Amino acid sequence: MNRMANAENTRKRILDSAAAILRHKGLAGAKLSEIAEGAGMLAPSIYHHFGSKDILVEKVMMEGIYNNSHHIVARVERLGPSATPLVRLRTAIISHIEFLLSGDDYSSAVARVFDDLPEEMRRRVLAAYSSFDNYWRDLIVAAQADGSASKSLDATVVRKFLIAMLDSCSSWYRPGKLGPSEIAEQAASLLLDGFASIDSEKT
Amino acid sequence: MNRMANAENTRKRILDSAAAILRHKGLAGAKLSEIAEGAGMLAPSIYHHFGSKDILVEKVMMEGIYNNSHHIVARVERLGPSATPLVRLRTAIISHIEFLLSGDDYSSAVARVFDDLPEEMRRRVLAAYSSFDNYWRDLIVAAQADGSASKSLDATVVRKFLIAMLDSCSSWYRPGKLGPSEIAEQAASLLLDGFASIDSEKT
DNA sequence: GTCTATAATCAGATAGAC
DNA sequence: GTCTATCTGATTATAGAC
Repeated sequence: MNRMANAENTRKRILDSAAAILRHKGLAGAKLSEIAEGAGMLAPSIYHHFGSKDILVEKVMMEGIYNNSHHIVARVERLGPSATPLVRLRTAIISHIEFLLSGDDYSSAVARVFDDLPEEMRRRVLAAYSSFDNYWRDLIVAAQADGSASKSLDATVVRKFLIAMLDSCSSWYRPGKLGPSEIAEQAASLLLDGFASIDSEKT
Repeated sequence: MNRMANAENTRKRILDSAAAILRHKGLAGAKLSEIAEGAGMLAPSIYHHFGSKDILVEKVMMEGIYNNSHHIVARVERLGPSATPLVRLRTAIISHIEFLLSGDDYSSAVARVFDDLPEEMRRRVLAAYSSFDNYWRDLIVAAQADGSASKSLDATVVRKFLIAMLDSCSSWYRPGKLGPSEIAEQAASLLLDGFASIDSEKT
């Protein structure tokens, strides 16, 4: 069991390193040698743990999707059955951004390199993503059915725009005056209430 | 002048081919040999017109930014001085999407490969983009100052989210039930009015 | 201006010692 | 399980004929 634990540890170090480098440098920019360096070894040693760079990258993608979707679904479902569709959607938006900005390299790596994946891998990753995608779609459709969201907007278009917007923040966010929670709140407010909504009166 | 016109024509063919391939395959996926093929020649011939792949890519980026920004600024300024800040912002949103979905390979290429550009080139491209970025910022700030948009949203955050959302559509849009104009309208409605806005009554 | 070599480089992958 | 050494293949880029 000690041996197995160590083997798993090494695999994890390689995956972590790959996720971090994929996130920051993209697919072509992520050299095996650099991934290995981040894991404290040399490039050929990676092949003892993963059959190829593609296999390693695909594992990172799958973990990123799994972690992200489970985090969000758990947060939304914890609201319980009394939560309105709009509250559920708002919670999902906020969770998604907070998760991305919490520094999870895996989900940021997905957002960064997905478009560059080789055709076949992209299909598989997309398939793994689809249940998560459906979850978003259900949140959106439920809010429309409920009467709390605009039915004149196409649910698919809303989902595409919404996810693109949320995913983008890992590429431009830098810690500063606004923290992850504030960004998340602003995203929810922008998407749900719109930029043209007038603030409630002050003074 | 005939010679010059032909030389310019060839340059243009190479640039067009590069833009189309960069858009669809990303930076690493855009092989010089394929770009050349699209321009009706072989790879080494490109070097008669451009010093390197990087120089060619940078030209595509610069043209993409130039075309896109001039198109949008022209459409907005054509509204005249009587247009409210909110109308100007809405017009910019709609123009941006319509321009992207009109099939302009250059601006789509920018959205696709910007993050993967080598450090120095990205700085230069970003600098060229900055005046356009400022234009968006001004539109956003003007709507807030005018009282027609929420002051509780951070102008920078709104700009980042807004541009990410708009740029995304060239990667997922496929001609179908909804055309470019409808997508553009939905984007403007989603960003300005929000998803949670209730439709005006019908029946 | 475009071509046919071909060089130069670099990254992913393999072989085999330890 | 990790290393050194090496192979392979792909791609940018150059040299020089036409």
